[in-house]
Amino acid sequence: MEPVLDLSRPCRSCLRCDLKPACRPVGLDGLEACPLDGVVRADRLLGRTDRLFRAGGEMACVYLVREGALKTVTLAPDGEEQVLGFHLAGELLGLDALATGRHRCDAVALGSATLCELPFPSLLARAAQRPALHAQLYRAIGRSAGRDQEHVEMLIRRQAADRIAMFLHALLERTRPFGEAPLAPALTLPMSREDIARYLGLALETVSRGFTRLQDDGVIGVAGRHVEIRNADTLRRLVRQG
Amino acid sequence: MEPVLDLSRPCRSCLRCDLKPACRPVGLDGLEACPLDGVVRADRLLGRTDRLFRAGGEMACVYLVREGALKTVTLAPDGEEQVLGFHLAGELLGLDALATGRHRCDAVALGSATLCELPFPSLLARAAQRPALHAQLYRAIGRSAGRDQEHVEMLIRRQAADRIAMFLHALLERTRPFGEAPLAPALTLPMSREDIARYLGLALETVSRGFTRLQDDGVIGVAGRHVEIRNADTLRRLVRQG
DNA sequence: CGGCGCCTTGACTGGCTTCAAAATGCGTGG
DNA sequence: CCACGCATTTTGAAGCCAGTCAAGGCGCCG
Repeated sequence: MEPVLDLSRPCRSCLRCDLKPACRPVGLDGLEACPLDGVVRADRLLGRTDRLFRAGGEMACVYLVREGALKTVTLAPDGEEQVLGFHLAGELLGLDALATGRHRCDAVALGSATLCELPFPSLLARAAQRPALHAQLYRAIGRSAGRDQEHVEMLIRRQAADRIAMFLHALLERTRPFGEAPLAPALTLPMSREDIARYLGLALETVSRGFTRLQDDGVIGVAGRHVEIRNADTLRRLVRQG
Repeated sequence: MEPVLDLSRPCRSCLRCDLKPACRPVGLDGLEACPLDGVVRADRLLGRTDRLFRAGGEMACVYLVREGALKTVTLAPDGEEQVLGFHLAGELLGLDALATGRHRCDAVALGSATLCELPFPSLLARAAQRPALHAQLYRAIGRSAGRDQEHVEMLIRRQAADRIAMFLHALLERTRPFGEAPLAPALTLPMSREDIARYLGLALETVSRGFTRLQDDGVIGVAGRHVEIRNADTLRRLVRQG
């Protein structure tokens, strides 16, 4: 990771970025036409457990993950941490405050992470000049909501094994390099078993057992946080059949 | 319920409507200033089990519930219906298609229902002229996302009793008449036990038992779909303590 | 090399699902 | 208006899945 990021050039995650057509016109020669010039204010650098924003805090910016990953969490009334979502490279972050202007959850870096930072008022002002940007923004919000819906669909499934298979499948889809194979062959999980458990509404031991079970069945290979896909078809079938 | 709705006058649910400031300027003398004049196209009348839109269908409109209630559902791969959300009077509906332009779920009326229908292209065109409308729209989307987040928070709670208490509490908050008592004293559930179960990821028998238990503990009174709040403080405590 | 998270594995318990049947409510047609 | 039939809801009993408690292994960093 570079100590200082060069904002004048698109990075790898820009290829899949939620705001791609609105931001870096990848593939075009110049950057003069970038609708977000002057709006993407500065990069933000986070370390593991650093908080990007906190529940109750005023929403200043919308963020785009460039490198690394974050989780959004709420503190349940009983003190337990609930994981609402994971945010990977290219994904939007910070829209939870859209209704009230104040964040509903904390955003925590799962490791070193860099982000694009878009001051929301500037973004809206720019969108007022360029209607296409509004359309982009709505689409990005829609994708974010779609991920939330997938989360709900996992949680409603009553069998732990189903939830775990769906989680892995969704994560693999999201990390899949743009335009490549139907399913990434391997990935390194940015989050702990406990984070996964609190995301899926399970005990962390259950998640661990679920991974082991998938390995015993020859679907995946697990070594700590490194997961290798051994049988993508079976994984897909597990997700479909429930 | 009137056979034909008078769109020139605000109805009861307009008081809590997700788009209120943008639509009927309730309290003002005239309606000339309504930013949505000409956009709210016509009212839609639905009967029980009628579908407002279906998964895969092209998104034409955004809807606002005037009377009645709807549920949004997906068909799980195993054929089971999953309930993603309930939409009460004044709430927005149809934003699930924001990302792709195609709906991700079905919307089903839980009983007779009437809706305001806002063709999305017209809405965006009008918003381009009136920036404040965009702001309204973002807020409405944010509220919708906030309800989804509450849903996730219920589902992550592992005890069935917690989920049921939270569900009741949230529903009471949402049906509470504008500016009135902290919690509605009673309500008639628009959805069946099975719908609630598929919304909470539980078996319908578990939901029924949960209601009975709350009644035995003196928290609520249950008679079929009619629920009366006997001890609002206890209900709130259940929600907070988990 | 030692300590400390993190992950895995095992045994046991409890809560939820499942299966089953009875009761209640509701709309329809006689 | 009442009787019937169907859908919905309640209640009961039994079995299983997942949570809890506990211990051991692994890898990482100091």
